[in-house]
Amino acid sequence: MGRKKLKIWRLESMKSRKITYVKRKAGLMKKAHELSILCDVDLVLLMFSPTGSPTLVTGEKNDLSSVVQKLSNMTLEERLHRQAGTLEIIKKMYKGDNQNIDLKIFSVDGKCKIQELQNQLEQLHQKVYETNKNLRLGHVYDSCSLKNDIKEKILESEDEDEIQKL
Amino acid sequence: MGRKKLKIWRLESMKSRKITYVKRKAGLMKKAHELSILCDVDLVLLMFSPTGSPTLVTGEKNDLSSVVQKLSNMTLEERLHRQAGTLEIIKKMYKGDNQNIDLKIFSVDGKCKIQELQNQLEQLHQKVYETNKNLRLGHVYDSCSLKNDIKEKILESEDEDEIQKL
DNA sequence: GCACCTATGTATAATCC
DNA sequence: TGGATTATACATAGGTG
Repeated sequence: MGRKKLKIWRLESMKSRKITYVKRKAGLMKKAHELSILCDVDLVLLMFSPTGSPTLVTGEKNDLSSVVQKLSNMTLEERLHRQAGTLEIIKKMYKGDNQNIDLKIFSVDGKCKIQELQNQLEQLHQKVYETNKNLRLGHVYDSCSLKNDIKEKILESEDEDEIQKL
Repeated sequence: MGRKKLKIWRLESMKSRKITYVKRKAGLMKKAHELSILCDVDLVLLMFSPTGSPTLVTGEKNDLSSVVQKLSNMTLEERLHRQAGTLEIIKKMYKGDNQNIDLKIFSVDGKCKIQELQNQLEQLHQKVYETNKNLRLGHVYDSCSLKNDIKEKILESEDEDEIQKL
């Protein structure tokens, strides 16, 4: 998107990196947030600006602690331990995109082993569902404006060279 | 994007959530990955599918030795594994503790009523604003979750030096 | 640096297969 | 069911003040 297509590779100047970071970070935050709501899932996005300022975005269901805790409970290490990717795999993932992608990708996308977690999530989903239902019944619920409100605050609370407290 | 504009709110059917999740997750992962490369920054994206399957994406700085990267990752892993209070742990792990880091979790309780939610956001925003000037972190990660159909191929490339342990 | 603008490149909701 | 296609909505690179 944009006047020109960018090669996905470290931008040379720090200035460019900063500018791009601010723009893309906003978009990424927005999308992460949308995904968590649309699909009703837990999500955590943590990133550091070129100058080191951290930014954290979490879904509305659970905070970072909870999500991390969940991951821990899944014996993450065991499953991640053996997974790794190469350039080839990345290219496949990006489909026909021959850009200069030279990062390794490695994933953790498996099914939850722990039954306990499954149940826990199931309960959470149910809980949220019921709550949302009530919210809707009590109307006053305007998904759009609500969303914009949230987004606005998110975008508003960052940028510059400031650090974000999450 | 798409034929129609979607309201950003929990999709009613599980089927829709699953489909949307798969699509958007891919896009989110790609963008998170690109951001980490373009701006040469560290980032972590963790999400759970509607059924509970976890996906982790982290960026990795090419210039750093794989050893350092692994150490970082391992450190992160260890840290995340044992604590779930706040970002206190994570922040320490990232770049010295001599930094005046004070991360807080930014989350919205989906169970709140709209007004409460907005108030909560207001307060959070205020806190963010007030604390926004003391953080200074940096690091890089990289990884992506891949489709299951490619997963096996990943496992086969285990012998490469870019394997990362989390 | 920051906010805004707009030409373009992307992501993705529906749909089709 | 899951992948591929298409029409659109969105995100954003480069430029301006």
